[in-house]
Amino acid sequence: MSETTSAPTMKDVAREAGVALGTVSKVINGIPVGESYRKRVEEAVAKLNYRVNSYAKGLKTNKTYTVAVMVPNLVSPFFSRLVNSINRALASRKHRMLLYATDYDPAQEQEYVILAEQQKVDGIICLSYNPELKVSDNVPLVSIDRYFGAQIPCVASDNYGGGRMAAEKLYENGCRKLAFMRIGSRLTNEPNKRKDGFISACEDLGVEYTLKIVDDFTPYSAFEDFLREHLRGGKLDFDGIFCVTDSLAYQTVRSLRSMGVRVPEDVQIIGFDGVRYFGDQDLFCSTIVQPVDQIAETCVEMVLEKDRSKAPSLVCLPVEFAWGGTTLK
Amino acid sequence: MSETTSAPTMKDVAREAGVALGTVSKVINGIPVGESYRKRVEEAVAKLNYRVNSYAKGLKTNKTYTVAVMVPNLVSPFFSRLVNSINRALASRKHRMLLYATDYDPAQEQEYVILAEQQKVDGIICLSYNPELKVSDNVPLVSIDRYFGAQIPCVASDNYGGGRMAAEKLYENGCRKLAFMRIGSRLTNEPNKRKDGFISACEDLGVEYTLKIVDDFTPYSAFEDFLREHLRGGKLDFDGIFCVTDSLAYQTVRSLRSMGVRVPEDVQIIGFDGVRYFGDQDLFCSTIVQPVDQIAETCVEMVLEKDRSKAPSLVCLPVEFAWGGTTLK
DNA sequence: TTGTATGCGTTATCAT
DNA sequence: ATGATAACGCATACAA
Repeated sequence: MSETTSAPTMKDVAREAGVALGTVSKVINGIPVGESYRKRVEEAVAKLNYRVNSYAKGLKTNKTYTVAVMVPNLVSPFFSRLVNSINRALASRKHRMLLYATDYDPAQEQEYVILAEQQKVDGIICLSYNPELKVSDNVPLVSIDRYFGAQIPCVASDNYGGGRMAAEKLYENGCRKLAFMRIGSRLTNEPNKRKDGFISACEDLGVEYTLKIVDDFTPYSAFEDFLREHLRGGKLDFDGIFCVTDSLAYQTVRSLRSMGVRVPEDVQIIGFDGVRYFGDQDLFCSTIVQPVDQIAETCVEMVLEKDRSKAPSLVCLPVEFAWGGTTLK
Repeated sequence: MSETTSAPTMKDVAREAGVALGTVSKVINGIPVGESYRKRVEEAVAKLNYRVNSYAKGLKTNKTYTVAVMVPNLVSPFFSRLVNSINRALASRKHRMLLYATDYDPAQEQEYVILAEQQKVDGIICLSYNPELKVSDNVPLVSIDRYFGAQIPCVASDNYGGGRMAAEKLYENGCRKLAFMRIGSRLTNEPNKRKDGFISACEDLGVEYTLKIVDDFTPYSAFEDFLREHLRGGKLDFDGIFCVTDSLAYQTVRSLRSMGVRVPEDVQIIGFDGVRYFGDQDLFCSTIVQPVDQIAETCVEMVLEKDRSKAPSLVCLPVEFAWGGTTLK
């Protein structure tokens, strides 16, 4: 009979099976051992419902099979879809995921990195808004959407290409007076390239364009004011708008319709992200779809890669256009 | 000068500060120590950028400050909002969150429980679809929405009350021929009480009602067929519909409008959950809002509570109605 | 092939 | 108040 109510250890298993400690360890780790021994150990394990203590194991092996993931929050559908995919990618590689929501707070981000380091995670995947994030260099870090410098690999969509694609699609659909609307961090990050690509395509096509760019946390009404300013006699100055995210595109469509402007007949709108109603139903709008699964796979692959010397400093993954009702096609 | 590139340990700090190991430990853990000693240790910690190894600490103390959270996925907005709130609740209590997405797969759920046990988590919070989930009883488990029996605390919204509330609200708004539509698990779980509450209120009010209930994974078209069957001469047999989730309500509104039925003029619709566009914008429909933050707080509070003897076996938290455009008010 | 002993980085119990 | 030392549960090099 056992003594206490606490979880059984290898020692308990060894005693139960009548073998030595080392033998149990070997069986657990799949190292060859005499058939009769293996059987006895396995029986004892089953009988005691023994579970390896990964804390003891991690302490010994310095491998925790745990990766920390940091995102601003989980309510934004793009972030939650991303985390969902990362979770899958980690699970398929037998790794656990430690999740931190930072709420866009640089101080919390820094604090969480410290927590992750204490936890001796095998790596960190983050979508950070802290340009000065400090990470000790003995833990591999992969960044999503923010380029921290050549020594820290960054994974992102092809934002520039996506911006171009949006402009080209609108042009193809007959639009000749375009606008780009963005709300976002003033910090340089990859998504900012959506604008650059958009502008570049507009100039190549020789098409007129207007930009409306405001900082994070600016209320949406700023865009509504902008639209209203460009509304003359029930007609908008633009016939095509590229919005930096689906969220903004959705709000824009709402505003315009409430102003009596028809979408997509009078003005066509393209968003960015490719998120869906309830995660798996319709698109919110015509959009440039980010390859979320591929981003997740790439991040996980890179963060678990032992040889960090061959890591690229930036990986841009291909996006595609998807029709969601706010463009003619 | 240090020797290797691996992370510094307490020993390194002790050597650097010229004090004994135990002294360093005390400083780290805030146990009183001579002022001059404390200062020297703190300097050494800063200089070496020392981080406690929580694996070693956990091994000693049997406390990991980690809670495992299991949900089917993160793309469904209700689940992701829930996980977001749980994450906050844990963070405010200085706990980490280990996240597992189970994809509704009972086998994966069981596997993850084993992983969590190995990880020696301080507790598990799960929203499980595995009625036979086995958890060793030395790790506290709190269940969301599924009642596993008196010994496992379950936290849920007041689903019954919410069902009543939906029927009453529709009645108040003038509806006299109601319908309830549900897609969901055949397994008994708390959300099934939405139907019971709905029926109970209908009978109290003496109002006619129809039920359309199908199993999980039934395609939505089953509901569309149902609606079409009840459409006679452009007029629906019902003037009020309660849908088991906002997701179903949203699809229903779409179907009805495409059939030429006006919402809310001809038929009023109420969903359940209270999720929002992009996590923080408008509601998708008029709905019974689940108190997600409160559910999260309650789960965390209960899972971290040391004295498990006083845990209630079921906690139902109050819901409220919110207008989202698919009812008259 | 199997058993024994040491140490991973901490905390906690001792003497000092 | 401070410094030495024994665990915690496991992996592993080494001895049998």
